[in-house]
This record gives sequence, C-alpha cells and structure tokens, in this order.
Amino acid sequence: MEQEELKKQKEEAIFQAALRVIKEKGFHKARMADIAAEAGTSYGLVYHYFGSKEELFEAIQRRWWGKLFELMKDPSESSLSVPEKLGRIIEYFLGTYHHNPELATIFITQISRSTTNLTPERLAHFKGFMEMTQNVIKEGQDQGLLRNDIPSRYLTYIFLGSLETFVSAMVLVDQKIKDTAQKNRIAKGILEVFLNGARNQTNK
Amino acid sequence: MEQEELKKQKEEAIFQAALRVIKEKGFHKARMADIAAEAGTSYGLVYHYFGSKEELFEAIQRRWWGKLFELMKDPSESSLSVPEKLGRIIEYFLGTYHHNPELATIFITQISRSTTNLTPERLAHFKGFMEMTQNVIKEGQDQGLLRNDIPSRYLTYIFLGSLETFVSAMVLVDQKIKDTAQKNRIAKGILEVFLNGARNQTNK
Amino acid sequence: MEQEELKKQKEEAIFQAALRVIKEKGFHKARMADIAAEAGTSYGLVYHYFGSKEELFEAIQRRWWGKLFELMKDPSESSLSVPEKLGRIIEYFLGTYHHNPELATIFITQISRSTTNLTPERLAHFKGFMEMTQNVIKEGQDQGLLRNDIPSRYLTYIFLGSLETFVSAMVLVDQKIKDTAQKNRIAKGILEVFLNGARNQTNK
Amino acid sequence: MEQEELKKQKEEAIFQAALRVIKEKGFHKARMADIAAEAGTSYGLVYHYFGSKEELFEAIQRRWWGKLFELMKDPSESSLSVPEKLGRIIEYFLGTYHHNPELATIFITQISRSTTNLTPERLAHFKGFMEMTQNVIKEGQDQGLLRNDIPSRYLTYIFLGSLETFVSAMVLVDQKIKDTAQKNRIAKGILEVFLNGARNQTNK
DNA sequence: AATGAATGAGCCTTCATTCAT
DNA sequence: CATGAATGAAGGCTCATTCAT
Repeated sequence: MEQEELKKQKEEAIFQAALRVIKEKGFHKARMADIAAEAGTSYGLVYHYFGSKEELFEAIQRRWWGKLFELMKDPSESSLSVPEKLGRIIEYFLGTYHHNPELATIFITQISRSTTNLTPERLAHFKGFMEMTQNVIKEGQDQGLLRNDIPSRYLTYIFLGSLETFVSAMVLVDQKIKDTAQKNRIAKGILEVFLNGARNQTNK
Repeated sequence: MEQEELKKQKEEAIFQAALRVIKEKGFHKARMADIAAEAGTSYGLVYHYFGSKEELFEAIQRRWWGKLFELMKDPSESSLSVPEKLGRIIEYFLGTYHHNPELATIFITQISRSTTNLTPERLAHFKGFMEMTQNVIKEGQDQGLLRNDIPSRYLTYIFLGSLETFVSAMVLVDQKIKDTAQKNRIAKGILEVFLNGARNQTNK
Repeated sequence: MEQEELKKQKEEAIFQAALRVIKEKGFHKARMADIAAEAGTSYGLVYHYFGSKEELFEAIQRRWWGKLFELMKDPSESSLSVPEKLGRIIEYFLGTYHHNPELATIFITQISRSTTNLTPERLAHFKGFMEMTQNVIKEGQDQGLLRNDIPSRYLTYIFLGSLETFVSAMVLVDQKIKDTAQKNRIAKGILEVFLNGARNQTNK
Repeated sequence: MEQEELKKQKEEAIFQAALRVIKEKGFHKARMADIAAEAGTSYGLVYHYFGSKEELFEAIQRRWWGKLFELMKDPSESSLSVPEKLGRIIEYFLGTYHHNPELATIFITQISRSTTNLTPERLAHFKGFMEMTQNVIKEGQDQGLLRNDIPSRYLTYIFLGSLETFVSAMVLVDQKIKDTAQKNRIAKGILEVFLNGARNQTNK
C-alpha cells in the first residue's frame, strides 16, 4: 500500500514537473532532461513511468479531456438548463485555469490549435467535445432560446471561441484569477454576452 | 528590371513554399530542406533570401501583421461606423483564409497561441492589435452601442475569440470558403452575434 | 568507486584522442566525428563529457596552463636561483614535449600564436605566464646577473621565443626527444645561450 | 597600359583587403565574402584574380617569402659580415611589421607555426629559409665568432625563435613600431643578445 | 525502482565555388 | 571585367531513447 502510494506520488511529481516545463518551453522545446531535472529525478525514471515523450504528452491530454468528459457525461447533467450546461463548460475552463494553470495553459497553447501531430485519437477528442457542446446549443435552439438562423455549428464555434480566447488572453498576459468571486464574474460575462448575442430575437 | 522581377518571384516562391510546408508540418517539424524541395530550389537559396529558419518565420508573421495594421491604420478608417470597423477585421481574417489559406492557417495554429518563442517584437504586434481593436470597442461603448458593464478588454477578448476560433475550427476540419457570398454570410453571422451579445440593453 | 574510475578513464581517453586528432589536423579541420572515432566511442559521448568543440579546446588549454602555473607558483620556487627558475620553465616545455608530445605540439601550433579566438581567458593566461617569467628576469636584473640596458619585457620575449621556437622546430620536423639525457643537453644549451646573451657585461 | 594599371590596382586592393581580413579573423574564419566586402567588390571578382581561397593564401605567402629570399640571395650579400647578415634578417621582420603589419602578423600567426595545410611547397620555403640562415650561423662558427659546442641547427632555432617571438609578442599586444629609431633599437637588442649568447667564449 | 552513461539519427547552418547575365 | 544568384557538401550540435549496473 505504502509502496503503491509512494509510486503514485513520484509519478504525479513527474507529471506536474512536465506540466511546468511544457508550459514554459512548449512541447517541442521541452526536453526530457528538463522535465527530469524539474522533478528532481533522473531521466531514466521518466521513461519508467511514461514510455516516451509522446506518451507523456498524451497523458497530459487525457487528464484534460478526462475531467471535461466526466463533467459533461455526468448523469445529473440532463436535468440542467441550457444556460447552466454552458455555464459548467465555462466553469471548467476557468476553474482549471485557476487551480491548475499549467494544465489549462498547455491545453490552450499546445493542444487546442495545434494541427501538428494531430493523431486520430486527439482529433476524436476534439470532435467529441465539439459535438457534445453543439448538442447543448441545439437543445437551446429547439427550446427557442437561441436563434435558429445561424447553424448550430457556427454558434458552437463562437461560444467556444470566446471562451478559449478569453483564457488564452489571460495566459498571454499571465493574468491570474484571484479568487472564486472574480472567476464567477468573468464566467457570468462570457455567458451573458453569448446568450444575448445568440438569443432568438423573435422570442424577445 | 527583368532581373529584379525574377529575383522577387523566386523569393516569393520560396515564401509560398514555406507557407505550405509549415502549414502541413508545423514550424518545428518543417525542415529547411522540405521548404527548398517544395520551392524547387536548392538548399542554400533559402538562406540566401531569408537568413535563417527563425527569420523566415518572422517574415511570415510580418506579412500577416503588416497587412492587418495597414488596414486598421487606413485614414479612411475613421469615417466608418463601429460595426463597419469590426466588420473589416472579420473581413480580413476570412478574406485571408479565403485567398491565402496557408497564411491564415499558420497564424491560427503557429502564431496566435504560441507563447513559446514569444519574442518582444511578436508580443508587441499582438498587444498593438489588441489595443487597436479595444479602441474600436471603446468607441462603441462611448456611443452607447455596446454595453458598459463589461470592461472593454473583456469584450475585446470575446470578439477576437469568436473570430479566431471560427477560423480555427474551419482550419481544423479543413473546410474551405467556397465563394464571396459564403464568406459574407459567415462574416455577418459573427458580427451580429457579437453585436447582439454585447449590445447595451438599456439602449434597446 | 569502480564506476567513477571508469568514467574518468573514458573521459581521459576522449581527451587523448582529441589531442591526437587536433595535432594531426589542426583545430579547425578536426571533426568531432574524427575525435569520437579515434576514441572508439560514439559521437554523442564527446558532447556528454565536453560540452562543445570549443570547450574541448579550452580543456586542452587548461591542461597545459594548469600544470605550468602549478609549477611556477610552487612555494619551493622562491628558494631557487634565477637560472634554476628559468631552467624549470625550459624543463616544462621540453618535458611535456617528451612525455605528451601532442599536448606540446598543440600548444605550439594551435594556441601559442593564434590571435584568432583569443578569448579574454586565453589572453589572461598568456599575460599571466609572461608576467611571471618577466618577474624572474627582473629578479636576474636586480641581482646584476642580467643586463639592465634592455627592458625586462624584451628579454622575456627573447627567452620565451628561443624556447618556443626550439620546440616548434622540433615539432615541424617531427623530431622526437630520445631520452632524458638528450633533453637535458638541449635544455642546457638554450639556457646557456640566453644567460650568456643577456649577461650583464659589466659584471663579467 | 592604363587598363593594365587599373587591373593591377584592383588586384592589389583585393590583396590588401585579404590581408586585413585574414589578420583579423584568421585564415579559416576569413570568408571570401568578407574579403570581397572589405575590398568593396563582388566576390566573383576575387575568384577572377585569385583562383580560390587556397591560392589567395598562397599568394600571400609568396609575397612574404619572395621578398625575404630576394634579400638573402642578393649578390651584394656575400660581402657582408655575419652580424650584418643576421641584422638584415631581423631588419626584414621588423621592417615588414612596421610598413605592412598585416603581412607580418599573418606570417607569425597563420603561416609560421601552422603544421596544418603544410603543403610541400610551404614546407620547402621554410626549410630553404632555415637552411640559408643556418649557413650564416655556420659561417659565424667557422670564423670563430660563434660557439661551436652547440650545433648550428640549434643556434638557428634560437636566433629565429627570439626574432619570431619578439614580433609575435608585439602582435599579441598590438604594439606598433613608432619610427625607424625604435625599430633600430629593438633590432640592435635582439642581435646583441644573440651574439653575446652564442659567442665563442674562448674567443673573448 | 533508480541512475545516468552511451548511442546516433536528424537538422540547421556555413561558405567555397560556379555560372548565367 | 563585373556581379551576385544559385548550389550543395560538410560539420557542429541536439536530444529522445536504450540499457547495464
């Protein structure tokens, strides 16, 4: 048990070190040696826990997508309203940026836009997430909440784009989220602008 | 004269080859040898025209920013209305994506989000562009067109985010813009959603 | 212990291989690949132990200067007579040429005269050595052993010049020093000619 | 005629530019482009006058050796005394350093000690010069002027060594010779120290 | 489990040289 | 004569990965 525990701790230490280094240098310029040094171990050990640099990067992506998918597939999800559902997505982005800024930063700068190394698995994650979001948008259109004259796919782009670039801009200027209150204020702003912008005008 | 002309053509040919290769492989995996081969020239000639891989990349960025800044600093600009000004920015993104998709793609995937290699010059371009856009947004707020309860900086993020991610998503699924009509339709959608979303509600 | 020992041996093997290759081809034409091949190791290992070609060259220089400075700063040095002190310098040049001809050859052909790549550190070594030698010469002048009508700096040039070119000429014709007896004979000759030449004539 | 004159001027301009650049950067790091730029011409022209970098370097050496050999083979030479003959050699080194410091510097730093690129022709020059000098020394020994107990070859090393290192040291610290008076003083010092040092003691 | 010495493919870059104009 | 665009071989260096201890 203890052994197992220690092992996990070491693995997580390397994982977090990788986040920090990759955030700082980008995936390509981050060297395995850097990550090992940051974690305070030898670089043989990084290979012991994560098979290769590529697999390490995939583990990082799994961490991001895993939690997000967990959230969106949550059974209790279905009972929520469309604004609440969209709110939870915003919440996840901002929350992760708040609590694990490296992970959010890496998603924004290294995963989100990179068409390079776009493995089928990686693309599948994206499409899956887009699709789930689009379903929420569609639901809003069906309920007459959101305008129907713009394809749901476009609205999805706009919604996720606002969100992503918002975080992206904070990343760029290295702006931290101070507390939960600030986080909520920002979330409310993004959601409101989108809902107003996409509101079904005849429904006014 | 002819000489000068041919020289420029060769340089442009290498430039365009670089765009294609970098679009395909990303900046890091694009080899100078690939670019030379794609341009149908020798290895050394790329270095003759562009000093290094880094400088070649900088030339690409200059191309993007140069035209965009030209557009935004256009003297006739001041006589335009806020929605028209925002429309021109959208127009530039979509238009470039239409006519020089590689350039737009590279901006989205390699420049826009990459915090790596963020040279002071590169950062300055971004901040400059953000600032000019924010000034337009502010003008809209001052005119009572856009809501005042959200800081202009946040609205700027949301505006540019929608736009960027829109193009980004099209890049991701490799969706082409067929004709000017489609381009205008998309532009109108993005602008409308933003304007509605950011509209000053009391002004209704 | 054993490990550490083997490691040092490997490093020294590469060092000696570098000496042989650089002696043969000169610093510029010596390829890192040649050195690795000569040492019987892989390419990357040279970089593992010595950071770069330049650093490898600096390590060689350190070896030469290190031992020479050690000799000249030896506390027991002060009790020696001026001719004995000068004799030890000659001894070092000839002795190194005898026991580690590559090192001496490289000093003569690659370091001694090369104004190229004259890093401040390299220049400092030279000046330091010149200065220490000049102090010995000065001591000889103060004792009335050496003539005062020629500046000590000039005498230093002449002394070191004889010595250096002597070794240089042996290097050029690839003449080996057979045994200690021969070495001593040569040393005696150089020292005598200098002492006679520089002798204070009034002191005769 | 005029044409011929102009051509020679251009060629000499390139030659002098080469001297300056090679002095500054050393032969290996001196680029043909640098030399062309320094001469204010295109680099095609350097190839027009001198076939290759190697040949350019050989032209420089020819200039040095040519004048020196001319001097030593001068028919009037035979009537001079041994000290006068040695004096003329010293004179040549110091004089060249005075009037064409680049040429002397290049001889010292790039030609004199470099065992690399030691073409048979280059080696022949050296041996020829050494031999001629050694003949003068031998003459001095035969006349009872110089000691016989040290082989003439050794005395030659010592003589040329003093001279070479003297100039070398001045090169290293970039010390200029101010006027002819200073030059003569230095020449006299070198010659005297050698003659005293190598004097046949029984002859005193 | 942990270490880090050892490996070598890969890539950017330099620069002498050629040659069409 | 003069130019400088074009060529491509050569070599320094990086760094992911393996493996003996």
